[in-house]
Amino acid sequence: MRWSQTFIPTLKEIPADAEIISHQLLLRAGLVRKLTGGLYTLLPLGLRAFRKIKAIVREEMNRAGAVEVLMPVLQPPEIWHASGRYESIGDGLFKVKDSARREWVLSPTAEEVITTLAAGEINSYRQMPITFYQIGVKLRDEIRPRFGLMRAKEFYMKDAYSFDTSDEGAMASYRKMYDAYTRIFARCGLKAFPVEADTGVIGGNYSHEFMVPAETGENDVVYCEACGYAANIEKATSGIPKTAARELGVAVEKFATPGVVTIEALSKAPYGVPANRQIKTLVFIADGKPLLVLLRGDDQLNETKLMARTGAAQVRPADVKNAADLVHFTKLGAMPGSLGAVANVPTGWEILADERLGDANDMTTGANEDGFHLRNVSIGRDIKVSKWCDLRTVTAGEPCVKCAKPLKIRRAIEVGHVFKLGTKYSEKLNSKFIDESGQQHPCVMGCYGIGITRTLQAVIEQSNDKDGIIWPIAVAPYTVCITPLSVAPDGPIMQLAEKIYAELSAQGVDVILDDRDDRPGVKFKDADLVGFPLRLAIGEKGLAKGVVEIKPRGGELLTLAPEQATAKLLELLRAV
RNA sequence: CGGAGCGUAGCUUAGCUUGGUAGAGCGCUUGGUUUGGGACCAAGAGGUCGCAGGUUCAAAUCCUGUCGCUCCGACCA
Repeated sequence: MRWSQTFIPTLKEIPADAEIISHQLLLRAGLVRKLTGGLYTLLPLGLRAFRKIKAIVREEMNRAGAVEVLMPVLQPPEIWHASGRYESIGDGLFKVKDSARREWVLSPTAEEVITTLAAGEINSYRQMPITFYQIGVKLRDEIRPRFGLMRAKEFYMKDAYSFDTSDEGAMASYRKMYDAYTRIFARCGLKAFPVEADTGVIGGNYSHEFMVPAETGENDVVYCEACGYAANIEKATSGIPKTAARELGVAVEKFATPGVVTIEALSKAPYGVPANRQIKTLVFIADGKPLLVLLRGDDQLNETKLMARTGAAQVRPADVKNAADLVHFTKLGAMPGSLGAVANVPTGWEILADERLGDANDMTTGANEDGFHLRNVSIGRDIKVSKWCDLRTVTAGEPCVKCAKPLKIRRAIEVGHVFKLGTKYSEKLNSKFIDESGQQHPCVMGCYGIGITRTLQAVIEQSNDKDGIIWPIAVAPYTVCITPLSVAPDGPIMQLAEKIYAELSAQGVDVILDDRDDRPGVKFKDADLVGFPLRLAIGEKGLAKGVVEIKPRGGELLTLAPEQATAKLLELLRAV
């Protein structure tokens, strides 16, 4: 491709509405342009990188034995009602109406469609295992689109769905996808690593996310350098010890704490109750029902865990400013800051306690009476806990669950997610098969996603310097940029450039010839900004000495005879 | 939806506090000089100051509303 024949609108200045480096470079290097929030046009260079990532994904999916299909984006709401996700995803689903006022759902993912397909087509154990995949556009009414392609309303995803006859089979299918993902990200030049993950609204019971470490990521990953344990903070647990049991104190005693409504205030004089001897009591509303959550004073609730433990579709903290919620506090007898679970808990309310409170005694908690707390509280004796579970958020430095070494936490971008779904969708959408003995069972499913457009941006986020993008060869829009410093068509410089351009093109190299009649500085700056892995500069001065220059992006310049250039470039491309 | 900020030329922005004829840099057009890391000189085009309403003799500037964008939080590939 000749530079002048394509469209590469580079920007000298940083666009005002781009905050993170990859978003800035996406715009500055002329890869994308924004239509409006969360919606982008891929320009020629962006499209080329996008296609290369897609090609890698497709190759690895095929290698893993998955079968490519293409499902409709416009989907009937009935199947979404059937799976229950019409309600559980709620406002995240884009809906449109046709001219007959009939409603349709714009696909955010395709479990419902693929399961419907399987329900009709897969009837026998002989047809499994099978994994379908597609690469296509997805639409989500994101609450807040941001960071360019990272979180867009419309984005491209590779989604795959496996169907098996048994749990073991499903595990094997899962493993295949997991391994394929590892290869895909490695081939894209991306340092991504798998972490244990929560399953969210998609459901299921076993899941890993593939994370790209980056400060601008939207996830916190808890990991252990010693043993390799890694989990999304929403899921992570640690080996932190339970609260030390003390000698059981005398009976519960109420004491006045006027104006004290925080853990911190109670920990100070004149009360001096350390946070780790306090019980924090929170009121949550799970699918409309109030419940109490108990944590140690120095721990933070992990709402994702709470959601998973309650099994509710919606969990939110009760809000005193909300009249409907205020009733719950009135029933308890106190406002936040004086809440407890010892007395006056309305019948029917569940009390979920974090495991770290274990056999805790000699604790202090709210009295359910404004301005009063209770001391000498023993969980086992004084509180009717309905469910013990892990609800706290892990913090850095806690001992690893597996090896007890200190845990670390870092930010990361989620580029892929694999789930073992089980039979949640196959049961609801009637995807069943007959086994060897003539028995009918629901298919055992898995689902697997890679954000293609997000992966594209993650590569940039992970690979750049002050001058621009540094593309890995495998996903670079063009791998070689030939930069003639004079473009006079009959001159020796351009003639040599054309010759090498033709030779590389004949070898199938994605080469771009910067035939613009611009000053060298402009061409070099643009080439660095876009980040072509290899740049071949041909100039008068060099030619006079019988040399041309190859400059790997982010590497050392090398000079060589013009006739060696093509071979050397091919060699460098192969080396990586 | 809650919190914060911003909307002035294609892009980056000054001007707004304290109302008085809208300014710069980049980019673009033309001519000239340049030509190994975002050149220089000269001339030029380009603006409903997001939109609507209000206050005022007078509004980019003050007030109200509204729309959009960016950031923090809840959602996720």
